[in-house]
Amino acid sequence: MPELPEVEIVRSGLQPAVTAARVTGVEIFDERSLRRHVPAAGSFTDQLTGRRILAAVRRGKFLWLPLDSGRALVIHLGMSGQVLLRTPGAAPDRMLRIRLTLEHPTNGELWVNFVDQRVFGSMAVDTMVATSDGLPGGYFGTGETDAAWQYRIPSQVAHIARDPIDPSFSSSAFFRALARKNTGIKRALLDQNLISGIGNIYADEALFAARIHYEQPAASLSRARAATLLAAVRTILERALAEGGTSFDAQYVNVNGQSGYFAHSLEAYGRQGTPCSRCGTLLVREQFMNRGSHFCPRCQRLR
DNA sequence: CAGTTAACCTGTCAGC
DNA sequence: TGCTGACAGGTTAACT
Repeated sequence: MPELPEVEIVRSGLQPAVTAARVTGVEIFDERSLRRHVPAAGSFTDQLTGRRILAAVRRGKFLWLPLDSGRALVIHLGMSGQVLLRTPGAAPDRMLRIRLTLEHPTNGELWVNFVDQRVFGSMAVDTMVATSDGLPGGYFGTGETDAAWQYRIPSQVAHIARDPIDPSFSSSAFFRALARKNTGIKRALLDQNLISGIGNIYADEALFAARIHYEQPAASLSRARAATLLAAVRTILERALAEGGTSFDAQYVNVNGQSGYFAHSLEAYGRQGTPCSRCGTLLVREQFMNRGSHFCPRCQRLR
């Protein structure tokens, strides 16, 4: 469930279930799902077993669970990852790659199933480093203490930019970065080092809402047009979040296996051949960066 | 150095 | 009913 709204749905579902729980078991069914684990400091199983989980944090599409060891369990869903909470003894999920058994002080035992069809996602235990700006590393919901983990970030996530719904996101820094980019605006929106959390669906939706062609040079956008685009990005991400994310099929679900409803609200993505909701022109799909770009050839002109 | 492409994977679906 | 090819929501290493 890969873009920001879908990952946040997973984070918010995980938070009450895993916070304060202890890891009592680790089962690895497919080693490829540990691709991002850094084995130098110990095996994945050894790093997790017996550790207590302190919170559930997210930046962009990256999720991590800070541990009482000072490290964190980093989760990335890739293109097809799911995190499903199950009652111990439940029938195994299809394409189950990793299972954690947790013991929660009040809720008892729980299975956390990491399911991933394409195996582009991963789980990893990583060291934490201080955030470069001294601000919180990511979004962790309510229940703020002033714990050390808040101001730290897994080392493999440190290069990821803040996302546009992070209160510490700097709009002016983003506009300045765009002005320096010698590439098309969609490529820039998808660059997680510039702004994080946006993927192919929400990039197309935001560009449609802001009436900008995906190949418009990033540096050519006026400050006003860039501000319009950023506002569109935020509006769309927040609406998608409120509707439980985008699901076309059972692939993209929350921790309880339920789908979101935002697919009904998509104006551009996957709508090639259907009329633009503003002008009636038929929407177009073009190949770009090995994926589809969906847009209105009339509303979104290159200029 | 920055920008762009190829590779990593499995499953589903349309067309023959 | 198979078989084949296109396609799928991401990231990063290795190109140019």
